[in-house]
Amino acid sequence: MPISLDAIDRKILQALQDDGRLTNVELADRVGLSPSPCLRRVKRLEQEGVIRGYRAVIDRNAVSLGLTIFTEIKVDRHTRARADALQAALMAIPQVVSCHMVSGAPDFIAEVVVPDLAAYEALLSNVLLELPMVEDIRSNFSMRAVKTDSALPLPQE
Amino acid sequence: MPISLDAIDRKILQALQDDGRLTNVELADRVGLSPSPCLRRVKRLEQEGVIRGYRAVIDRNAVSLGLTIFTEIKVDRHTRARADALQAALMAIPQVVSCHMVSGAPDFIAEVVVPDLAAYEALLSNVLLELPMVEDIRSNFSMRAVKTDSALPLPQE
DNA sequence: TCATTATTGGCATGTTATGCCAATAATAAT
DNA sequence: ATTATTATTGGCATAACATGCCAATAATGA
Repeated sequence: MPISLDAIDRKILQALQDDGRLTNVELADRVGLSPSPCLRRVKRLEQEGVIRGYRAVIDRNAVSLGLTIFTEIKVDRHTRARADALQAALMAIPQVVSCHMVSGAPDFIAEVVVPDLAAYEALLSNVLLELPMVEDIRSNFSMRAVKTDSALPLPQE
Repeated sequence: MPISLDAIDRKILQALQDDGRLTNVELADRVGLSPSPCLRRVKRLEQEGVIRGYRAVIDRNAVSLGLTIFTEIKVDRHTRARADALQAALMAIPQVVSCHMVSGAPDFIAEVVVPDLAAYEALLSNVLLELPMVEDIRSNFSMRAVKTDSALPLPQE
């Protein structure tokens, strides 16, 4: 059953996407409620899992993680059925900050974050290419982050 | 000049990546400081741009954004030099939640979020394929989100 | 060793979160 | 339409928190 969200709920989500540390007083003001019902709605959204959590967004360059790679992984045809083990392996790699199983030419697309090329080479050789079901890996190096950590396009209806 | 971060700064970043709404008292406790210097450090990290902001992480399915596509865009060779206009155009599309210029076979990889296939078809036809410098577009549909919104692998040294 | 600078912890004050209750608004049944 | 029922709201009181200031401590360099 999809959770029903009214206009105020969507405003709350929008506001908290823009600034996850808004005080409840400020948030209430923005969405046109008094603090008390506003807080109840936020708690409900958290409870229901609509809000999965809160994150500080960190500048990658500032923490010496200047290299982002979109790594496309192709899986051996025979192991495609039991790709669960590969998923778990990918999920456990800290440098893989996001990963999707996709329907295109590659089977997985992973976003990998490392300090530099040497670190990526090490990860590729020692970790990614060691995964047994991997048939082929193609690396797309990010030369420029055009847009990152953007808010979701919440439907307004 | 790279901003120097000591062990406590890294602990702060780690903690705020895990929970961006930690109270300063709780954060101070976790990193082994009293609230006052802890708050000063957080403010400094915000000031210096190491912390770029705070975000609520929202469940895509809960807000009817169940379809994620990694759209690979290839640019006409002659327009590659002045790709700035394309970048700006991509950045302005709300459904594009992240986008990188890459060094591989495609020139851009965009992460697109829409409610369903019909919405993607509309975006593709009416927006993406209308961009004048685009030579080819390949769509990788996410069938399963293996890992999303993961924390950065902060170096511990 | 001493002087200088940066960083810390504690304290006081204003702000915020949070739980409770009565009042209001929305909904459903007759 | 009217009334009963339910859900949601706003206000209030209390406890926790943020924030700025100052003296004390720790780190740094001469």
